[in-house]
Amino acid sequence: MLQISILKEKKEEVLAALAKRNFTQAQELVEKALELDQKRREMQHTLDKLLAEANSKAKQIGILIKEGKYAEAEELKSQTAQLKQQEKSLQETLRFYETQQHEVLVRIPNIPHKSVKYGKSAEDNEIVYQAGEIPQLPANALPHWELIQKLGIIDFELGNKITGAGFPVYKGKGARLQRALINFFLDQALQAGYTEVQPPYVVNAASGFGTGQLPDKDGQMYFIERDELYLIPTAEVPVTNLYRDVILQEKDLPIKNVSYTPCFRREAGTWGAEVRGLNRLHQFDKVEIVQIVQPEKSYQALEEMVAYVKNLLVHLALPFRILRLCGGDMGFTSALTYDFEVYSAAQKKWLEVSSVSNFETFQANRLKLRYKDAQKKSILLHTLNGSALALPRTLAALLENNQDAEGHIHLPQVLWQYTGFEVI
RNA sequence: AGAGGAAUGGCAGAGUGGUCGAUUGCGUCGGUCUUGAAAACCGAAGACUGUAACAGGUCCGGGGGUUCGAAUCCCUCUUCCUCUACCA
Repeated sequence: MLQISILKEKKEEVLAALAKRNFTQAQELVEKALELDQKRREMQHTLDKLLAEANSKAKQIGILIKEGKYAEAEELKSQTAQLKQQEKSLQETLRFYETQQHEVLVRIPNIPHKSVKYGKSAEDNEIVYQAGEIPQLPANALPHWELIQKLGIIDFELGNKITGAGFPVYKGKGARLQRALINFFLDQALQAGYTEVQPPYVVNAASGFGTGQLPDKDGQMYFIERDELYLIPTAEVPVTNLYRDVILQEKDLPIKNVSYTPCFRREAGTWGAEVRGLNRLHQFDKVEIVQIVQPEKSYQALEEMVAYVKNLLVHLALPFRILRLCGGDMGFTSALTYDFEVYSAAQKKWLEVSSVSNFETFQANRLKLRYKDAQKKSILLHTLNGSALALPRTLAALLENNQDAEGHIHLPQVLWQYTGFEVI
């Protein structure tokens, strides 16, 4: 959620930046928010004056009673009746404007960073980096969904039976490989100065709102009606919300957390023929890094996170590229996002395995996440996060790219100490 | 799940209807003293909102109510503690 003060101070700049998102309602919503803010403030002012009067009258009555001047006290009391009436109706009107304004504000997406280009869809994203060799596969190479079946390491049929589509079962070396990757990712993050966190896998609505999944992406999360809880779509939600309603000290910063969690996504409407095997699942594992930093340091932190993810992929010897998302493809809450894609050589496709974003104050404003600066002023912090990495697609690329003519998988050396085996 | 108790500023802990946004202690910050530190002494300091700056307004777990006036009384929800039951 944007701060109303930014809209007031830099309306034209905000509108120009929002245009890069191809967000057509920007003008209308911003105008509406400002108009409602004006009304809200007027109402607040009137109400405050009224309350001030009522407060001082009540105080006087107290004094009069103490002095034994009951008649005068009664006289004053009778005057307060209509004040109360007015207070009630002003209170209601004020609340009305507040909710209206809030409803408008939450519909305005974050302001794209200056480096973000205008674009309508994923096709307009810019490739800013590419590395790694695209492997020459044997002539009889198979896509991962056939490999896993042959090797018996991931079972979609079983998952189908016990749960449903998009919930595979990892077995034997498949399960061990996945666990090895998770441990590898966590160890790398620890070395890079991140603190590990194990959060709950279900969150309340306030948390969903704090990071921006609600109200925007309500239908994308699994919801447990009975307890009014949401299954997390990413560790970003519980981990960032650890710092909701928190005022940090400068010495606590930067916060660097890493968290491994399963992620649950309904993926309503995105299922199609294109999506096979591990490419898109309802439940998948992910290691996520989260940083909370001072505003002036957030883009430096973003670069650091990008460099960190890059390094993971280099270690895994996977060919990858980095995209800077265009305005139209960027998430609602993000100011700048880099996507990492690995090349999955048998299906000849680039698969997104990481998305690293700076949200600036967009989440912090909702979260009321601040720190005290040297002057003891409360300043909204910047939040960032990135996948490091999402497991299934990394797995898909590892399997496809490292297969030999006999259908065996030769794992990169960096994983051997974690898997306990080199070949599947 | 049942019975009882509790929720106050960074922490501890007073306050049971009227100048209480809140006594006090610890902790924190600044000063005096000291070569420096500790101790002692003096002083400062909640959050949000608002104003050009004052002023003003809101906040004692959340929400609602009684009253001219609520941290204090009533209702309700949540959380925590103790005992009982259950359980990994």
